[in-house]
Amino acid sequence: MQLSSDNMKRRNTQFKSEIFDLLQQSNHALNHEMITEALNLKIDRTTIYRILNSFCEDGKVHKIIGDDGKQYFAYCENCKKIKNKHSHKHLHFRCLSCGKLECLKQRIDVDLPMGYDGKMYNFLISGYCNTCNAVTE
Amino acid sequence: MQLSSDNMKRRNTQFKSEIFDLLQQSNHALNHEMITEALNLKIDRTTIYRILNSFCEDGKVHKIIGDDGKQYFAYCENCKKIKNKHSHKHLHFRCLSCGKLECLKQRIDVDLPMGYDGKMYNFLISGYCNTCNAVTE
DNA sequence: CTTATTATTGCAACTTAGTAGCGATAATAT
DNA sequence: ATATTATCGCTACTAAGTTGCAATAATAAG
Repeated sequence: MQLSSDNMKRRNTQFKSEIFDLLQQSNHALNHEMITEALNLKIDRTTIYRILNSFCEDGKVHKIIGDDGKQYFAYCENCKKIKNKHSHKHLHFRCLSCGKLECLKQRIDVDLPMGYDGKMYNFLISGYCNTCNAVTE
Repeated sequence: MQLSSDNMKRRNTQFKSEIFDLLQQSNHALNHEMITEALNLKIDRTTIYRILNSFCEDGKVHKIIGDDGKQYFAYCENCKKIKNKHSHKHLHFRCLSCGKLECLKQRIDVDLPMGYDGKMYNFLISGYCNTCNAVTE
């Protein structure tokens, strides 16, 4: 039982704070690869995933699945304000050119059919972001 | 150049029609694994992906990335009506219990910030569908 | 109908993402 | 200072999806 179990006490480590700081400073979501590149520490892949997932469990960060199938993680200032835990009922945008995945402000009002119980929300648009779009024109 | 190139002429084959029929008859999206199980033919993984991607290119089917990171493909009657090509600006729902991924009717009005150019849309909620939800209660 | 063209298929090999087990290390509590 | 146990790195694994290439088969041309 390494991963979660709510009664597990978290410990502060260098890697955790480095990763958390990075996410907090970024204005966009990062995947495992981006994190490895950004921090030029030698951290194992598994360690990164474990740390990121623990952040998710603690509600400090949220996970978005990109339309590239990869897991992205975002601190996301906006939704932090709404509640203590993260809310994901807003749009995300992934740029096909620079790869940046960011949280947009637009919230989505969900109206599920009778009997449906929504648990997780993943609203993603991909295309070209304002900076990349400007360059091509 | 096997995959796409718009000037490639499609040929009718057993596998293509079997897969297309299956998608059309299903009221939900299927991934590679589900298709392999449903048709008990011996079709290679690569063949299935190639066929599915060709359907996507031809606009006969659309692709949704599940929050499990897998590619799902749906015929989706609803969006067929709107245009000749598929539109993806509607909600999808994936059941965490039975695994079914279906298109919902609710459309999403997207209002991207200035300078953003949206190309692909992936709106997915996961949770418990009406049938699975009914069972647990 | 026969032949030529080339889309399609299967196979093998590969890449990449993410996970699981386990022993070693190190953060916290006592 | 010591015990507890969360964390880390390593190895190995699974699963998804892709690519190259040779063999097969659907269509077009004669």
